[in-house]
Amino acid sequence: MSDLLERLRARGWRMTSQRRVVAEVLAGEHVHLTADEVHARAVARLPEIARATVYNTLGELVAIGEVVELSTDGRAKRYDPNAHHAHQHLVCSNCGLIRDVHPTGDPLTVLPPEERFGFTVSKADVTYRGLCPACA
Amino acid sequence: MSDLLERLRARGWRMTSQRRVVAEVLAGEHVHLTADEVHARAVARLPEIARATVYNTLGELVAIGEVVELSTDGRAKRYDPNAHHAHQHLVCSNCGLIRDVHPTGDPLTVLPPEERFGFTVSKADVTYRGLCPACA
DNA sequence: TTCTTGACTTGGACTCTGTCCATCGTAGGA
DNA sequence: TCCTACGATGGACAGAGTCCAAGTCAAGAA
Repeated sequence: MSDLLERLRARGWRMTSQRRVVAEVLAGEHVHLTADEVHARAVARLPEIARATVYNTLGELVAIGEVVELSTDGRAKRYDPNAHHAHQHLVCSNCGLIRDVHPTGDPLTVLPPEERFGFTVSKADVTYRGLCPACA
Repeated sequence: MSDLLERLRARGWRMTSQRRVVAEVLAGEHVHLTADEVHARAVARLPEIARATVYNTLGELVAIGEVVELSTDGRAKRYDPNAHHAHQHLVCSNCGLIRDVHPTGDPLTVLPPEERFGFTVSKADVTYRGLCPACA
């Protein structure tokens, strides 16, 4: 976690208390929080932090590749701090629980050239869906 | 397209002019429209149709499996009438263009049992991302 | 054909998520 | 310590979608 703070400092980020708190919230637990959840946890540590600041910081973290943005349900985007290990997501269709998973092989290889329609394909996001043990 | 209307009638749907128009808009072109785009096209045929009715009808079509809902960008959901042939989506990261694609093999098989965490996994949604020929 | 009724539609208010912007505050270099 | 440009603030705004009370009408019954 201070890892992340180090990397941000190395990138020339001005280290404000707000940015520190957002980075700490994300680094603290490997779950997939919405922006509002990040804000709620941040407020617990720094009551005056504004919603817009959380959105700005999350957007910047995504832009530099420290955090991955995912929208598994078309509602609020979620932020995944586990950006340095390629993985996909397994989502419970009932309760929304999300787990990081690691399929075998590279999902890009199964898309043959004639199915790429001239696109330069750079990545594949896979969302596995089903029921978690508690909902099944 | 009258195919779809037949199937809806067979399911006991009350065939109102609104539902007919929404079904026709979707069946008419194999693109991926947002709810608002469906509404705009529906209004062209039936000026009084309400936005809520379009949302209701789309939701019902999704629920019975006649239409697939996709959210490729975390913004408006899109509706894909091509629900009877399994496929995935290829999205341009720049302009948002979406194409239906058919990868080889079944994406579910690459998720080993020990990576399923007790979930009953029923499907995999794959979004390939890259640049389309026009944006590359 | 007309009647009846409950399913469907309407439209406006509301919620949720996210963005914008003018103003204020402060981190960090000189 | 002082400066100043970068970042934070908070309130207004926008886009997407949901909700609900009241009105309408498709389709079966008579």
